[in-house]
Amino acid sequence: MPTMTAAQQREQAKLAYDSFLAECPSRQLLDRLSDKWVALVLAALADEGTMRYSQLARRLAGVSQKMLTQTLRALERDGLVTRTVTPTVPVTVDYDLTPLGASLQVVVRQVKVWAEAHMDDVRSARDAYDARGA
Amino acid sequence: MPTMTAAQQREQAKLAYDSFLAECPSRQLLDRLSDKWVALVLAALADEGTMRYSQLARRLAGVSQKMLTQTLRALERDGLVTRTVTPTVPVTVDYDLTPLGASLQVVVRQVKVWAEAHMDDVRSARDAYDARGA
DNA sequence: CGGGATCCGCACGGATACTG
DNA sequence: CAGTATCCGTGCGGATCCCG
Repeated sequence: MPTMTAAQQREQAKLAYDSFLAECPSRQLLDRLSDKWVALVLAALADEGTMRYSQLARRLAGVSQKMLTQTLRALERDGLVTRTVTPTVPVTVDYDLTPLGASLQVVVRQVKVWAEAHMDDVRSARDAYDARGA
Repeated sequence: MPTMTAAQQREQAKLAYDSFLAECPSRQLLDRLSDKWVALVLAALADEGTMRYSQLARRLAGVSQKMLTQTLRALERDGLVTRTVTPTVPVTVDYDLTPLGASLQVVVRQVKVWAEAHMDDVRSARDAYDARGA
């Protein structure tokens, strides 16, 4: 199976020079937060509480169902959200933050707070930089 | 310069369907932090203080010079780091955190702290999830 | 309604070569 | 030493179709 072989080779190569990076647990968490939608899902659930799949899709307008599902699966796997299936006539699925997810959301929210507080500074720095470059 | 045109086109396109998202300043900041290397550069500069290009390249071992340069340019543009060129025999370039960059780093570090504190929980949740799936 | 499976474009990022 | 320019593979993410 050449497909697996190629994938395995990549992982092997990664492990070779990433050994010291892999040791750091924060690295994996940062990668997880890099998933663009993770922070938004966390924020949405923190604001609204329990939400259904379609509610999340609407709240994060712009996300594809593939990405939303993928994000929710990852969060569920990491124990940050719960997924509750209720076998009603059309299936109902509720998502909610776990205590662990809630605690992470508090930290992530601090980043949001920083952004809202300093975005003007960043914006003016950006303008100044662009002015010099032109 | 077609390079700039391409970049501008992307921003234009984004603004078209992201209008309501673009309103939120935290969105742009989150995207910036998604750049995988941003947090690492911030952390490195916070730990070591002033660093030269080659020092950063070694500290973040695994990053390509393309990504490192790109990341540093973005951080400089946003006023988070300073770039100082000293015209010695071989050119010397020093990078350092601005007060703004330092304040952001404090927040980002909290995420790192959370990760180190809860990574065990995440890991066990992950194992449990995988065990169910198998 | 809440997804899984599949196809596919293209932009993201690595490798290489060259410059001041 | 500290980049810039170029080429190129691939994996991320959107679109579409289908299922329970």
